[in-house]
Amino acid sequence: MNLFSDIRTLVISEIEAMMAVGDLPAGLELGAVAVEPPRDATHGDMATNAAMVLAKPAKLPPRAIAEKLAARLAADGRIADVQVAGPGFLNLTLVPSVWAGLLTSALKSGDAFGRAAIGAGIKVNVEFVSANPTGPMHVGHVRGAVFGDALARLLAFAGYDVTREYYINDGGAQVDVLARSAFERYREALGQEPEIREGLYPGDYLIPVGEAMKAKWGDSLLGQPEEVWLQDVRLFATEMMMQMIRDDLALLGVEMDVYSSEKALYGTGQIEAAINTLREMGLIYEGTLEPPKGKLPEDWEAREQTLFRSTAHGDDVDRPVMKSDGAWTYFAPDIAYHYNKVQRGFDQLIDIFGADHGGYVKRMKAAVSALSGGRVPLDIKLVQLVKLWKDGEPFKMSKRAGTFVTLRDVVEQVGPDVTRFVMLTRKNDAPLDFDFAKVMEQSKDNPVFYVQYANARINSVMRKAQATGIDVSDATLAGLDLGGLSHPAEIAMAKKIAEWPRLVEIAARGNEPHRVAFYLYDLAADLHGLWNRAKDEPDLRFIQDDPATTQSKIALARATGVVISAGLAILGVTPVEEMR
RNA sequence: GCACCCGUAGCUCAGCUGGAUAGAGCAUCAGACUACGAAUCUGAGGGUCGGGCGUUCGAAUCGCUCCGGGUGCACCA
Repeated sequence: MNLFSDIRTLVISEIEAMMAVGDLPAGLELGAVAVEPPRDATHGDMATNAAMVLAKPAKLPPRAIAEKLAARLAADGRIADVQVAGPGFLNLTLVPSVWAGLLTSALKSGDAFGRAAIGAGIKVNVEFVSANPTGPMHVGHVRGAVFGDALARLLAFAGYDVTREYYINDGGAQVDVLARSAFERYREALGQEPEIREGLYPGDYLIPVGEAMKAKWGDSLLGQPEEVWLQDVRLFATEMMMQMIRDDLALLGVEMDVYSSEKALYGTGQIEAAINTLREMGLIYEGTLEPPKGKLPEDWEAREQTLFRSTAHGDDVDRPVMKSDGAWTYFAPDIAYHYNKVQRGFDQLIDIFGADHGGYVKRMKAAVSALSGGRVPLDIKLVQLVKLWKDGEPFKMSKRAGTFVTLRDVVEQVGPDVTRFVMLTRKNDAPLDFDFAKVMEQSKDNPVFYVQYANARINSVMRKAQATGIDVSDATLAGLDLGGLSHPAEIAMAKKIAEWPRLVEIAARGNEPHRVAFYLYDLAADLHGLWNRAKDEPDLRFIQDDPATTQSKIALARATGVVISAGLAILGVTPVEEMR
């Protein structure tokens, strides 16, 4: 139940009626008509800009439209008052029973309250994390993982058919490096001195890989040339790394639906097919790129390459898909992979990249635009860096100094719930400070705690009521007449709850899960405010002498709790019933 | 040099397909516990929304331009 869209439907139908009787010219475009919460509560419960956006196309003064529309709207049973204000706003005040009905609806729906249909079953693929399978996930990956997972949950809640996908970069030179590094650990496991040369991965996490290789191959690979073992070891080590990454993701509560392999694209003709498709469109040619203007790389030399005409789809320069030695560039399998996603029938693609990959956005969009004939939109969300802090000091990470903070370090120290919530307290494209001390703090400075505390208070008061024999089950609360909740502070709480379904739609439309976190903070603030206000105004206390009154007050609290649970579920955070 | 992201209160940040007098937390100051959980709440002060021009009924939001910060820029992923 989305009150705002309900009222918008009413506004639209009245406008259509006005068109039918000639008060407005027929055929007006109504897409821009909005029904929103007013910034200032004294303006009423909802406002619509209908008269203003229609004034120009209708060639009528906005106030004239507003007056006629107001009279029609006022006839609706849900609307108590309509005022024409400012340049032509219509301020609507709803009858109190609307709020009571909204709370009942929330209680009946439970965790499904706010579930939206805007997704309409659209198949959307969310690709995220996609860390190279060469080591454990570090803190830099955490934000992308949390963001992607929360976005996937949000879209599912909004009615999309969501697939979470991880693209394994197991086709490039970095997995050869991994294999060579693992081989040194294998030699180490067999009692030899490992040679971790410059350019190899020195991390301890490869020691178990070496042990496992020993268990699998004994000493049969020892002393053999690389050509003999490289392929097998690469596969073996990559699989162990992916298992480690899956375990890390599981720690965070992230589960992928599909793992796609870059390597699997090679040798199957998929890359060739994708490039040929582009070639048939006239988008592949042999050519020489201009050197970048300004700074000229020292080893620059003009060379002819196979290029993708990405400029035909909005990129700034064309991009090479084949190196001068005839091998594919990294971009070619990426094109094939995205083509694969298009062919699997997704209606929308979303990629989540680290901010340092911002340079690939245009070419990737160009490729998808070309290969889908413009049918499949690709939205790429860039996730900014996380700055670590400890004791008020920037926490510098260095692989060499061994102060390399892994995902596991973070999650084991602060827990998955806190990690996830904190990672979503910023827009994806804003840098984030992550202070180990602060995120553990139990105070209002810490939004995780603040929201959880509100939920704990709700549970506390429900336990208390229950202990005195009052039935506060959802079924009972949902069957009550909540008309008695008439105090302005209670109505205000209900209004905040009424915004939830609308917020879900806005957040889903923009692929912006952080909005959920901010909303929950505001919702918790209203609950805390109501709670403390009850100290001065005992009528506002949730537990009253009269059991029936208590029940309706508890219904308000429970409805708030329902939204907190639903919101936290989108963030992937477990609500707590008690603080300790 | 070019592209992308960012610039909002002293600090950290929200701000809805363009809406009315731009919000929150921290910090500062003044208040609220014989109390459903004070780990909380109420109030006050604090703003050229980086600058300028434009689009229009209306701009923090859209366009252009400049300033400042970050990231990336053939043959690596």
